[in-house]
Amino acid sequence: MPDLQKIYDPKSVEQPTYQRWLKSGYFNPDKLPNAKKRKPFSIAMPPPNVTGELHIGHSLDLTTQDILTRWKRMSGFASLWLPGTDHAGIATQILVERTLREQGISRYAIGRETFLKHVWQWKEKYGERIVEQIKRLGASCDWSREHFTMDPRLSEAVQTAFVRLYHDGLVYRGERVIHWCTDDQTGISDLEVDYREEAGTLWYIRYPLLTGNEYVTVATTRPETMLGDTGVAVHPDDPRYKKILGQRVKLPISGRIVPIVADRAVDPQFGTGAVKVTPAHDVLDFEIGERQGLSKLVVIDHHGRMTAAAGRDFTGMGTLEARELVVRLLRESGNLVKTEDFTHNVAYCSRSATRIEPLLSRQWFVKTKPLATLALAALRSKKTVVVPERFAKVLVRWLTNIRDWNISRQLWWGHRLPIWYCIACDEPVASIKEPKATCRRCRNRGYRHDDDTLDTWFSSALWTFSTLGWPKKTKDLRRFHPTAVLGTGWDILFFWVARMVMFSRYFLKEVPFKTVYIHGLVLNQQGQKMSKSKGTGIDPIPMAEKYGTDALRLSLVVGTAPGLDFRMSEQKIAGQRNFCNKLWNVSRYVLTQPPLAKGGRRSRQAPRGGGSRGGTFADAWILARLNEVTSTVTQHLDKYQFGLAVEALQQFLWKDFADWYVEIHKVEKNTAVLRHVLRQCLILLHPFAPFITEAIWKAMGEKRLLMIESWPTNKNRYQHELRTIQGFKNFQRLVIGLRNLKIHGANNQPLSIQPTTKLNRELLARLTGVAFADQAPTEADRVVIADEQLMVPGAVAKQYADWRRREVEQLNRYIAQKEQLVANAKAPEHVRAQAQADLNAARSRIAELE
RNA sequence: GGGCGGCUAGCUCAGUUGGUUAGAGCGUCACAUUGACAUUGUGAAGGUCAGAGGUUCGAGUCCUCUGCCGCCCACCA
Repeated sequence: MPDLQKIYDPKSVEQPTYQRWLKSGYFNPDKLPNAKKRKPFSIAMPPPNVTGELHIGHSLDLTTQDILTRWKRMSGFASLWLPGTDHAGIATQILVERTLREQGISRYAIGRETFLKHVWQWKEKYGERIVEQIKRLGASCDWSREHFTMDPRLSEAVQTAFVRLYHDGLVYRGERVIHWCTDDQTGISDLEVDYREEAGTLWYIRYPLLTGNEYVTVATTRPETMLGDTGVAVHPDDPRYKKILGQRVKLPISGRIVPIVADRAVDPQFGTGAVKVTPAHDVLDFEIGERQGLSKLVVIDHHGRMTAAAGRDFTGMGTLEARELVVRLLRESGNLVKTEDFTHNVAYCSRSATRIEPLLSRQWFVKTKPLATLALAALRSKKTVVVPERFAKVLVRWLTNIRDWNISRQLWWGHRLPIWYCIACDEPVASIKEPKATCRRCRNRGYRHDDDTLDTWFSSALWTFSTLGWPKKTKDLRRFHPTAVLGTGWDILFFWVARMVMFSRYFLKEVPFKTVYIHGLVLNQQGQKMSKSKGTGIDPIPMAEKYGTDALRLSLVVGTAPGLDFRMSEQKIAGQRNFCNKLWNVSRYVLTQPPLAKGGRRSRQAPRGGGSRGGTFADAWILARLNEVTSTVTQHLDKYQFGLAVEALQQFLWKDFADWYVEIHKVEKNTAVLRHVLRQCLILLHPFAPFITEAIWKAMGEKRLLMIESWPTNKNRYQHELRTIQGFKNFQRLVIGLRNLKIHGANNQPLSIQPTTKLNRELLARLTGVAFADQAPTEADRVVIADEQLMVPGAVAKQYADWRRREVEQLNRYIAQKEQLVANAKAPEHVRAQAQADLNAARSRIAELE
């Protein structure tokens, strides 16, 4: 028997165990026993940022996916969990840029090539770290299939996808107002913008009509943009403005003359019902300008400074400075009518937290409507099922109202757009490699590569199939796509999940995953999303070191439900550490039991617990419960109810097995059953707590790895087993009753009683601390516990009766309730029958008490 | 403006199709203990399931409304 330490020490177990798994090759589905006969089950790991650090959210992601992967592997599937990392364009570039800046290096000074070298160095340096951390969590993914979104093969997939979309007319270049981040110097998509409610000012400005002495008054939160106004818009049906429609105004300050136009986008209720239109610096204004044929005047540049077009007095000014000057000039000229306090939503870059500058810009867009239609069909036909279901509605709504996706980024780190422009005439050509042919428009040769890179989510959207070899028709792609499950948090539903469905349906004509399992987010004790920058997070790695990885994993699963956020605390992890220790020690007990008698059956075979084969009642009970739990756990896993699955297992292992069965085993030894139950517990628990279970498994002398042991299916022995479980409850009632008799009847003093029927005195004495005698104690009184009549000292009986009075009251209430149900003619027969049975039981118990 | 989620024991949370006396962990109280385990055991206390109404023989669970807390989407010049 191997020596197990008194306390479970995860440190000495985890690393060697992971190495054993790696060495076995079983993370690779091709190397599993009977690999060819297995049906595929695959999960694509959401790739973490290559230079990032593992946070608690990753841990949750990884834990749930590892549970599924391991469970399916044990259930006989060719289980593939494909890992990888993401180049995370903007996030990584900002990070590296910031570090360089601290050394006084600007990326512009060193140039694109050199900067990228720095980023690659960074990637080499830190890329390994996150992978190590993933391994640390016990993730059973196939590292031979690991990918990085900027691997040459994946880059090829990205370019292929782009070129195809281009030729199909689903990618286009357009000039429009986009969200521009002046700090990161790039355009970003709608999803990368955060809105914050802020107190601001609404300025009312008078624009004089060109003819006559009249004015039209407009309201704005950004007066400086009036330098770029090229029109004033009113609602076509607004009676106030009917007569000035088509007239022109002369803008104060710039003196430019612009038309008054009618557009339905104007809300007559807001402000004065007349809007200044700045098509180059506002999304809505741009749309009005397009419809009404207004010119576009760029007055703010990429750095948030006023351009020459803003006027000589303003050139080079920051927008806020320009605003002050504009307001002052308006006030001086008497054109500032009034100001109002005003709260509105201000757009910020979600990365750099700088204010977004809406800017007219030429960018590449994905035409999303046709793709969204494909995705919607997949969701509606349940080709992809969303768990929990309500998130499907969220996706459907987003896809229904989808807008074109700005995919070009003015970043250096990322997939460069496979777009080439003719040097002579600027005609764009989509091509992975530099085109050799002459320009189709001007017949000249020579191209320049587009400087921009793609939104990082563009490559992520291909992840489930690019990692399997697409665009090549590989064996892996055929076998493992569509993947079985995608597991992720609801926070990247739009960024990633929706786009994966769109692209997969478009390029492969199939869904990327059959199920998407959405877990909640991990919150801190204040109920906020854990955030490293705010220092409110729980760092998983130190927790795993302190309490063990299994404890961390379990704590991320226990007490959670699909899609619901939950709070995390160190205390919770400590609680799961205690459970691991319990498992460890109960195993120690099992291992100290002498080996089976010669000729006895091997523990590998499921022993029969029934009485006729020599098994005790307790054996039959624990085996029945084991079967019940096996089925419960499997059912919960089928529904992604990880929390319920673990809860059922832990209750069984700790309460039923350790507290009851093991204690009974100390008196009535049936080590075959003991070992069998532990063995099966290890199997069932392995997907959740892989390290400790594998270690104990080995200590039990098993030769094969637990990770490929077969997942048990329970045999239908239900009726028989339910009766056994029910019967055992009676025994438990007797034990608990005797314990209470001793504590509350005899003040925990030594107590000797005389049973009137035959009982297993040794066992009961051991479990309850009550001594049994053949003679009745002096001045004995009769007490009935669980149908057993016991002679106890009169004083004890009295005190016990007093103590139990509460219980009588409770029972009376219960009985009344059951009587009502029994008398209820409309209740179904089986419900009434059950109620009758409960009633009878309660009546007999109350008879005991009184 | 539109939508979603939460409100269950002091705290953190489960509770799958309506039907055992609504559960767990932590915490609390009392007690125990040198042989698997104090990262323990035993026993106990603690809940009008946010509120109101409805459907039903029966509601934590289904419907309507209200209140608080959190989130998402849209963006208002």
